[in-house]
Amino acid sequence: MTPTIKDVAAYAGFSIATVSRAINAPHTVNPVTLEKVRQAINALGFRPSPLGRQLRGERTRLIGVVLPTLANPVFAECLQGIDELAAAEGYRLMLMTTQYDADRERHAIETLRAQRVEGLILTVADADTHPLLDELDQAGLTYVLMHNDTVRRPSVSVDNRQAAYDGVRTLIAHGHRRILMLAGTLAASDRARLRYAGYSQAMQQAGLEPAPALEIDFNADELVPSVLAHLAHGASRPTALFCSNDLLAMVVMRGLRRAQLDIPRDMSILGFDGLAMGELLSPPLASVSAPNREIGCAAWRRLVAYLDGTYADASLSQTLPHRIREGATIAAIPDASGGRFMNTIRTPA
Amino acid sequence: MTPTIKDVAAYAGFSIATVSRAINAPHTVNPVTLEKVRQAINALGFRPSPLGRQLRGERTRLIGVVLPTLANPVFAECLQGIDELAAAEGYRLMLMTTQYDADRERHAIETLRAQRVEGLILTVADADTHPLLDELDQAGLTYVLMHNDTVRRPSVSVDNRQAAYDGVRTLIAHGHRRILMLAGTLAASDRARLRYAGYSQAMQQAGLEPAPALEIDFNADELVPSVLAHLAHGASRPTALFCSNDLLAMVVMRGLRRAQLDIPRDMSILGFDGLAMGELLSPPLASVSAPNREIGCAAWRRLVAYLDGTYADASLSQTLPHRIREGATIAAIPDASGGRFMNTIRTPA
DNA sequence: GTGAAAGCGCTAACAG
DNA sequence: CTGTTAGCGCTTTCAC
Repeated sequence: MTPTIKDVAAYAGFSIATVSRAINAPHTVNPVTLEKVRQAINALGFRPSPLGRQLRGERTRLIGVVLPTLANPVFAECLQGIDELAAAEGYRLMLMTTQYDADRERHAIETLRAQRVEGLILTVADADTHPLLDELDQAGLTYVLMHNDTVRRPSVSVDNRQAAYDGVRTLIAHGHRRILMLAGTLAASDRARLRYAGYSQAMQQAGLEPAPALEIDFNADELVPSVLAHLAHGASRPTALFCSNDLLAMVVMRGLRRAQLDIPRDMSILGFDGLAMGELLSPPLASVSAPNREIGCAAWRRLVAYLDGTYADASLSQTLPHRIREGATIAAIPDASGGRFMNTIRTPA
Repeated sequence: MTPTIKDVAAYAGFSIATVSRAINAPHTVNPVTLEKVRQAINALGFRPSPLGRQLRGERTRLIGVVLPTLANPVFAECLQGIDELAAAEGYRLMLMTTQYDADRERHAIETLRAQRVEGLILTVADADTHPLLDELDQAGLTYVLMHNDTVRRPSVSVDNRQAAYDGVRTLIAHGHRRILMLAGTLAASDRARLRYAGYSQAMQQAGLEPAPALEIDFNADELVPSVLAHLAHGASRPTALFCSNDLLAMVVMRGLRRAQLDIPRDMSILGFDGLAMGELLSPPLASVSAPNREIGCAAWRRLVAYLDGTYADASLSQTLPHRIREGATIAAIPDASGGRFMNTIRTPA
């Protein structure tokens, strides 16, 4: 069906070796022969099969990408960055998603290894305690983590703790005192835990009491009543919510609105991720912004550098700068001690 | 480095043929032998290389996916659906994006063919006039189009013309008369053209004058002043905008808001795609909703049915139901002829 | 129940 | 400059 090098050789009247050379080292073959071979290739629509090459121990130029989900644009943005560079450099990508499930992570990695990928770019639920990654280390398979924020393994991410700290400082600078952090499942994500640590640190440093993170099921269509009650009622209800990611922030915003709360008048919201989409909201979502696409690109560059043996830097974890994207979801709270707004605390650059 | 079947054979003390059988037809080998081979496999961490199998003419179980971009969640949602089924059925996915660029479409398809994918799922800019697809037909490579709405090739999509028609009818039913359609580049997308046709039809049928579609550069951060002027000023300014996709609708909403227009009071908005994200907006975006994830799933099922030869239905194009997702971005316009609202026109189910 | 050997598409010595 | 040949990892007759 698909023509092979043999077909081309027969058609052109040369040996398969000559055809191979015509493809891989054109200058070593007689121009006339070359031309005939080329015509044969065109006539038959021949494309050399990577399988043959790969089997010969050539490089597969195949990279595996393992992501939790594409439903969260964070990962779609990363993948976009990776794909762009991969295509330009002649690599192919094999994609698998895991839905944050450890079994599927294992399965994905095994499948990809079996396929003989040269390297792996992945985001796992929890990088530090992941036996699979140790296996990769042992097996000598090159990989780079994305978003997983760990110093123990090759990784590219923002400094989640510091970024969360900066974000919460911004809320405090706007006069907020009762700030609550919302998260998916803390236990399931190393990032969420670091973000909580940053939140706690910022609170304590301002002489405030960090509250336990409120865990939200964020696939649910509605905020559960108990959560809503927690957010909306009582004299000690929070004035600001720090959400561990933008998608969660959007769901929460909708829930609050359905409960007739105005954002930011009744509640300020700060997200995390910096999704482009957030800026299209009304009011535009304030967010601790990570350069998602760039994280994907950086992970790619590092992986390739590893593969080519040109990676100079010895440090495992690479931290990309975050920024605080201000947005109208944060209101300033009048200072209790006077009429002024508390804008005096400066946030770090 | 990676152990091969030879290593296993040597370790277990049998021939490679026996190892192969132990893996592929366990019942044909002596239980004791089987056990020894299994231990060898575990001890060495052996995973059979798909390359060897594939080279033998076995199936590659590789499917190529070609998408314009992942920046638009429409495609991320489709891919999510595909990936889910593919993983469950033991196929691997090779992903390439094209940014709606014909050269990149060509390159993607060639790369994937060279890799010996068994089939292709793709969304191209324009399905009817695409020479590459004819080549696929000729070459006998199985493929299914997603979102491309054509009767000439295997495809899964909504009925774009009808869906747009239904959407615009809804606007009309709310009393709108001056309705403008906004699109990216009409010339670049078969879908956009069909949606325009649906718009025109609905307008004409209501005795209204369809306006030429207004083409918007939707990567631009701002709406250009001339567009804004067109939308915002004059007695004959539109009261409603039908946007050819949700992302465009969101950008337009932001632009209008920056120009101090209120949605939906000053302008009603109807999108197309039914992105989940749109419901999180404020006001929630009304949209002609396509079952994106399901489109991906349906395309997958069809591709597999083709490959297995179990595809019964002779029809090429498969149409999935759309629905009109009502949302607060559409305001009712008082009927000019009286004080009542024009809600009497019923939209089809 | 097991092994030897051929061959899938290709590249890389090695001859001629 | 070109052809012959071996071998990459695997499955699959065909013998034993």
